[in-house]
Amino acid sequence: MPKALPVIDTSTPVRCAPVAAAPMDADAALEVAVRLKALADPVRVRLMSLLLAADEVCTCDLAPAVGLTEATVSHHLSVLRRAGLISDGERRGMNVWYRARRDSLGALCRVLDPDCC
Amino acid sequence: MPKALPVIDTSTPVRCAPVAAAPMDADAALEVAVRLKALADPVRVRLMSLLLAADEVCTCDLAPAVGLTEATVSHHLSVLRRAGLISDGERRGMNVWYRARRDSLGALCRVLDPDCC
DNA sequence: CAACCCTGTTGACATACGTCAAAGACGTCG
DNA sequence: CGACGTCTTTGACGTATGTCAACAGGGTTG
Repeated sequence: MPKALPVIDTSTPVRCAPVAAAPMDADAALEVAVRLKALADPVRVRLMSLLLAADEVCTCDLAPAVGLTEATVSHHLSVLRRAGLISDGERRGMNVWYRARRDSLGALCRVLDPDCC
Repeated sequence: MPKALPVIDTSTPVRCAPVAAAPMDADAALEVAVRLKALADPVRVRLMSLLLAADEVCTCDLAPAVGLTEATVSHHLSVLRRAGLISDGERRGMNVWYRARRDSLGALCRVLDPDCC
């Protein structure tokens, strides 16, 4: 059975030795994998891209941009949020605004990168 | 229904504009997502780590290292191979040897990194 | 050749995942 | 207040995924 990836704390960017440095223990691998899994979907990659490029976007703009229901987009956003890759939605007026957490994505890249570091 | 991620060519490292540069189109996002999905599992992260750290490893050493059946490890290796993240197994003697493709992983990181570039 | 290791593949099973429709929760505007 | 607009949650669905047991190939070694 597909391991039910345990819920772990992702409020802070991943912080562990680079993957290429030494064989990773199970805990560190889990830290990396849960964040990767949050990104491992074409829709969520596009959402991240939209958020990174525009700094702040609301759901009503994201849904048409990826051609999906707002309900589905909301679901994807919650996955990204639980992984710490985007901020909590901030309600202003009638819309909810999201922004990417560059530091979290950057930290993930640094752990993965076999060259840098 | 979970989109049946189409089979795409992953024989060469991902080559597209960084995620943070501009809103990504669906094709580019797919290129990134299929590679991420291949990595988005704790076991596969550990396998990559083992391969990166040791340069060349055979299945018989990987299985006990992650505490799983060799059949399961073989399955995970085929996922990584199809994503272009590790080389085809090379048979020498009784063992099959694998090695990580640093260039593929590096290219993926460069596309994801919001800082670098 | 025969018995034996190291692998990869197939089948089966339980679970997780992506999607939408429908309904609920807030906030706005008449 | 009441009708509407924007999001999120819930429920349901089909599909994909991770795991192992069992079998099939190919080298090795007797």
